[in-house]
Amino acid sequence: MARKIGSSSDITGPRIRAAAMQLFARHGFAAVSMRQIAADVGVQAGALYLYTADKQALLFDLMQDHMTNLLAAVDTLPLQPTATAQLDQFARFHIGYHLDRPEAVFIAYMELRNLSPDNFATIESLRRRYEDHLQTILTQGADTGAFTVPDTKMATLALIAMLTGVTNWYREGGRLARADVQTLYADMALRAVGGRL
Amino acid sequence: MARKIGSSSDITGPRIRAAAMQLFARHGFAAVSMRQIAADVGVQAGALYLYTADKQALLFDLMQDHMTNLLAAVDTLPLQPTATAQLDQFARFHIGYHLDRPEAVFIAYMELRNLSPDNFATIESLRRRYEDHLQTILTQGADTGAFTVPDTKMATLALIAMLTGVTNWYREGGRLARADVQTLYADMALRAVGGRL
DNA sequence: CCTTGAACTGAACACCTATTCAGATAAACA
DNA sequence: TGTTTATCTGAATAGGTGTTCAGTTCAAGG
Repeated sequence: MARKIGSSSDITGPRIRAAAMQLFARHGFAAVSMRQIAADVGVQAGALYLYTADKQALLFDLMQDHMTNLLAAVDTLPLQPTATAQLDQFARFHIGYHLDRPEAVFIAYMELRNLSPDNFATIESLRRRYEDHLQTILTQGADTGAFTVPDTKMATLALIAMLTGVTNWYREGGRLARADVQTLYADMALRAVGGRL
Repeated sequence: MARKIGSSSDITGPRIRAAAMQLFARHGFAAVSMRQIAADVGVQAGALYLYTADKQALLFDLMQDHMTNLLAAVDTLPLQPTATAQLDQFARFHIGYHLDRPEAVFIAYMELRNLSPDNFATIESLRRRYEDHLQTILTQGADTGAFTVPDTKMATLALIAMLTGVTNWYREGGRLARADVQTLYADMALRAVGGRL
């Protein structure tokens, strides 16, 4: 046997990435073998190497895609008139975006240590660029007196940790609706930096 | 060769746990082999099985020890007169305790998925018991009107995520002193739940 | 001093790992 | 239809995995 009927790189490529994402998120990068990914796609392990240089590149591509998509999405947010409105928008966006992609988020936060040093540096710089969005909002709010933030960098990291934490417990169809969670977290974030509702 | 000179289970046992903790924290449970741990201790892989039933038990023991120590420590905190003072104390305690044990914390939060179902359930229940400490504080604060918390369970998880996030960026000897970080985070936590400084 | 048992080795077991590649097959194009 | 080329297999390479255990050596107690 060799080439499968109906085979095409347009289909197999995305299927490999999807399988890798699911398996990496569920079991962790190190615990997943290329053979498992291949089996999930319905292909032999060797075929994966037509689509990725190695296992490391597979992880890196998933993380880089996630980060660039996240940055592209946050860039489309409309400018709000006040820092308060901007923070509210950012908090709701962050939660919504992350709840829509639990697997990509999980990988992006858990598998950083499995990246090669070069790949790690690339992902880290993308992450810093995302954090800068929030930090800019906090700085503006502090300048206009809307917020009370003794250290904007620290407040940025604190808020992002809080907001990202939603993905650890939120389940669709649970006790709280997504919009409620977004509202409650946005309010907490705003108050945490001394803003008024 | 067989028994090493100066060998004793009082020494080798702790050394194995220490090596496992360090390696698991640095590279992840799945990425670390029993032979690596043994090499770190200066022993052959087979010797590890005099101290642990298997690799899974090694991970579980580390996590269980961490959680029970954490619970024991939080139980020694003195009772404070107000919910505000209690939250302040809890926030400072949580940050201080976690910054003192970065490796144990890292493992406890990252390796949950590598626990067997039974072990996972055990660790999860310990974690819930810890969260209950904070939730009790928030409930009391809400009852006395000191806090404004629409959903105490959610606020609990949000605050813990925020506070634990410190371990991701704080480095001893960095820009900010530990006490400053504790103060700033405690203030943010208090304000996040509508408390007044 | 000698025996007992704790502590450890080194080899083995059965299996899994990432990665490569010659060869085979089906799709795409002429 | 025939030829080219993209796609995939199956086997191989060179190593690593957790775990077990007979045999060996040292430390401790009588």
